[in-house]
Order: sequence, then C-alpha cells, then structure tokens
Amino acid sequence: MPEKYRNLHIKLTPQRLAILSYLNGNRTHPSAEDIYKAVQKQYPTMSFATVYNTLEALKEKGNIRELKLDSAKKRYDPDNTPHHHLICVKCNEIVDIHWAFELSLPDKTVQGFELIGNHIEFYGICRKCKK
Amino acid sequence: MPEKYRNLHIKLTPQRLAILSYLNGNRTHPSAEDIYKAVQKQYPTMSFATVYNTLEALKEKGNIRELKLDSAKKRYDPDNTPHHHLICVKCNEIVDIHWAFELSLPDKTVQGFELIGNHIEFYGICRKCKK
DNA sequence: CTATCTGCAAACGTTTTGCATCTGT
DNA sequence: ACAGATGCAAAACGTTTGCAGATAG
Repeated sequence: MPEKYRNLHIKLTPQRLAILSYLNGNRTHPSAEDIYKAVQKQYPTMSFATVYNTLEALKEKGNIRELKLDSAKKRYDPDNTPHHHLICVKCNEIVDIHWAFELSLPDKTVQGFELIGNHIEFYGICRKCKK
Repeated sequence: MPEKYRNLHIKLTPQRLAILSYLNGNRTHPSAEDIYKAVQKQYPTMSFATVYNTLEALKEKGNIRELKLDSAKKRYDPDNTPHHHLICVKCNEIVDIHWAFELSLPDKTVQGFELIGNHIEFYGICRKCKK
C-alpha cells in the first residue's frame, strides 16, 4: 500500500514501508530501538541509521511526533491527532488523553511569543503500581 | 549561609554550597554542563560526578525539578513554585508561565490512575525569531 | 568515627556521522 | 541519471559507575 504514503513525498524504500507499517495504527510510544527490533525481523540488515533517518523524515513531514516523556531516550508518537499524556511516575506507563482543554494565556505572560500549541503531561500512579 | 540549607539534610560540602548558591534565585533552566561550568570557576577540580550527585540529591529532596523540555539533555529548574513553560520552537528559548489552570480529567480517561500533578509545555515563536 | 561525598577515568546507552554502495523516481 | 537512501563502523554526546581517598557531622 505505498499509495497511502505518496503524499509524504519521501522515497518509499522497502525499509521505510516496513517502518511505516509498524507505526500504522500503533498506539504505543515506541523508541528508536523498539522500531529497530520490530523491523529487523523482516529486514535483518536494517540499521539504526535508517531508523533514525526515517523517523527524522516522518517528523519533518508531520507524520509522527517526537515525545520528550522519557529523559533517557526519545519516543515517537504515531498518533498525530491532538492529545496529551498521562505517565505513571513509578513504572513510566504512558496513557493517551484524548480530551481537549481550553488553555488561554494572558498576554502579559507570553512575552511577545506567537503561540502555536501545547502539550500536557499528567503525572500519576497507575492501577498496577497502586497495589 | 549554610543554615539556609540545613533542612535539606544532605552533607553541605563546599562544592554543594557553590552549586546551591548558583541555583539560588536562578530563573534560567540550566543543564548539568551549565552548572558545571559556572561552579568550576570557583572549584577547578569540580567533577561532573559531583554535579550529577548533587542534582540527584536536590531532586530527591524536592529542591529542584528535572525538566524534559530538551530532548538532547536534562535541564533543571531551581524554581519550585508550580508553573509551566513556553518554548520557542526556533531557538528553544524557555519562558516561565506562572499561571494556574484548572485541568480536571473525566474518570474514564484516566484508566484507574491516581492523579498527582501536571505540567504544560506551550509552543510558540519568540519575539526575536518572529523577525 | 564513619557514612557519605569527591574526583578521576572508564563505561554506558542513545544518537549522529562519514562514506562507499545502492535504488526509487 | 542522480538525488537521496542504505548499512556499517566509528565517533560523539550526555550521563552513570567504580573506586580510592577525603571530609562533614
């Protein structure tokens, strides 16, 4: 189904299609290594360079979002509908929050910035860790 | 003024006092390296191990917050009053947003999590970069 | 006195880079 | 045909660790 991805205007190599297929409909928040491991099953010669290269291209095209939820490594979010995240402070489980908030800022607080968007990180303790 | 920091209940070595004095009233969002460079002027033998060790101790005591605003490196916030951040997507300038938001989440969205707190990242373009 | 901290250097995990070769368009 | 992608290995980067000696409380 390369047609689906034509509008990305990037070269659709077999490796890239494998990455795109792994990300398609994926509701986790995979790291580069998660993606590498998954796609390597199909392409044993797959390299990290290709994974990072592809993620960078997809990020530029607005197809995925780079997340900063984990200070140890980058995670990527294949769901590009607007949403926020709820993270367990004990086990780092991540849950999507599909809920819209009205966050208007008083002019005096934004110091001349042109506002573009926002992202909320909620912190909590997940059901498992509460036990 | 070591008295000021007695309630931290950590050993107040000269190196730590220098770090604390650098952080005191500091409204930037320094990285470990920023702190290292600043304190090294006074203690040429200062090591990164000591900086990280101290930051970890201060974080545990709730004296500073670790920020994930920058995916390349950790930043620390010496201002522990509740606030959010506004980041320029072009130059990464960071501005504090001291403004309270009411962010209640519908039960069904939190999947059994016990909510603890939240942090909002606002994105925008700063005055300088708009030109 | 001793639990904890310091400073150094080595190790670690993630991400980036250089480069020769290959390939989608 | 050729701009751009791949794969490999090496390098870079921020952070962590092990350990011997030093020091705050």
